[in-house]
Amino acid sequence: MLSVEAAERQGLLEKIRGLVLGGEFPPGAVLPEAFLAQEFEVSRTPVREALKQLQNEGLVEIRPKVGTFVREPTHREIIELFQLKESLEGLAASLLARRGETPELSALRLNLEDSEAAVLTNDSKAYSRLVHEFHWTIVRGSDNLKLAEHYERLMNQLAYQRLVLRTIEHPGRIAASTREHRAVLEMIEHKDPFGAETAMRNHVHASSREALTEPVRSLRN
Amino acid sequence: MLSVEAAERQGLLEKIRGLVLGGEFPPGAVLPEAFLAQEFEVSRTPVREALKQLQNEGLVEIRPKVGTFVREPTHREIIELFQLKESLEGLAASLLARRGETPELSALRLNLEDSEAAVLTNDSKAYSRLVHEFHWTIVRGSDNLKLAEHYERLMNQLAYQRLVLRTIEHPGRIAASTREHRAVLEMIEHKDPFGAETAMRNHVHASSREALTEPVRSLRN
DNA sequence: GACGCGCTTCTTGCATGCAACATAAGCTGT
DNA sequence: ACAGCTTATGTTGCATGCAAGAAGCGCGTC
Repeated sequence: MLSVEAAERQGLLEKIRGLVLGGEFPPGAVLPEAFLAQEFEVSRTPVREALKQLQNEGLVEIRPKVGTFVREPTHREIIELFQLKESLEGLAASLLARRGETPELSALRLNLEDSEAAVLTNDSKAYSRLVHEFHWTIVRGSDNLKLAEHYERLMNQLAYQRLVLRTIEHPGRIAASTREHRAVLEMIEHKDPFGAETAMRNHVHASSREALTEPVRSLRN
Repeated sequence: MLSVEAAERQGLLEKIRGLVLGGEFPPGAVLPEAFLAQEFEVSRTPVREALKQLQNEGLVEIRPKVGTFVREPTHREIIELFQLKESLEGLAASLLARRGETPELSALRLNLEDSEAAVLTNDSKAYSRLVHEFHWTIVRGSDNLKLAEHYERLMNQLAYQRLVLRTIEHPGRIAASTREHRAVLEMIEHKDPFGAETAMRNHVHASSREALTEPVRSLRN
């Protein structure tokens, strides 16, 4: 086995996760080990290990002796995960507000300027990216690595990328969202942990409501 | 291979996790795959899968081509995890307060009575169990399975059982802790989500401070 | 005596083979 | 035609073999 492949194999879990989150396999579809092994030019063993991890993350379901299936979160699970998201991001905003001037703060200021520009030009593609960046900047700015880890896991479980696209389209939502972002940033700048947490939770709650207004595609789970 | 062993193998991950959390292997010690395989009468393959999961959970560290080591959370990580604990349990209390009369509520009332009895008789063994039960009852009572999952993962990362024993011994702490439990329960009974969340967070925060007053055993990480 | 180099040994990482099981198709008898 | 059973196939689950790398030990040299 060539060493270049060994380096690639390091990210096998991420690759397969990307396949699932990217929607390459529709929810409910099977993920045969043999196929993935051939696809990534490794044997079934490392593929199996990766799939077990994905099952642990809740992205796939392994039915013993039957096969591995892409799992879509149920409507209930989405609601539950949004509640968690609200809590974790609130904590992140609170922690960030307690810190002094950090690199993340200026990143947030820049982000808001770009976001408002994107609103004016109706560039929803850029806006989507900026929103994602805004939230992650706050999480990283909390300076709490374990929080970031749990947050990442949570977002993977939500298959968030599949969801946000819809909410962006809601008319008026992006303007409101930007206002909420500004409110959060102001509270952080004022070093008001409680205010920042509250503003963040309000924002996440509002955006969750938006994401949940349209029904989830398939609810067979 | 006998079928009875197949049934046992189902819980192989839990068994190995129990070994680590139970302190059978001191932090920093190696966990040779071959030994575990022989110990549980399986081959190295399923052991490897379990160890990878444990690494994902943060309980062990797999150094490639070297070995698997029991990982002890750093002091910083413990602080970070307690911040998360505070947030998640606050959310749980808030959600439980929003629900009506639930089986969990009466369980909590019973728990408090037993706890107060344990305080009077200085039965710290029983008290420790009751505290654990109190917190888990609230988390389960939140009726949010994803929250419970993340909470369990968090508690495993904290290796909580190793920690609590110390704080119990602090004079006066168990009385204060019981008072805080009562405050939380009252807020839940009054269906006051915000009050319940605040009371819970205060309680977790206080207990965290207690757990962190004594230095962590080995800080080699 | 101390330092550096090579080798031995122990560990993991992966590939592969085989067995077990679930599912579904086909077949037979009624 | 239909129900029940048998068989065929595809999948996973695990055991094992082999190779590659890392750490420690000993030996030789300075």
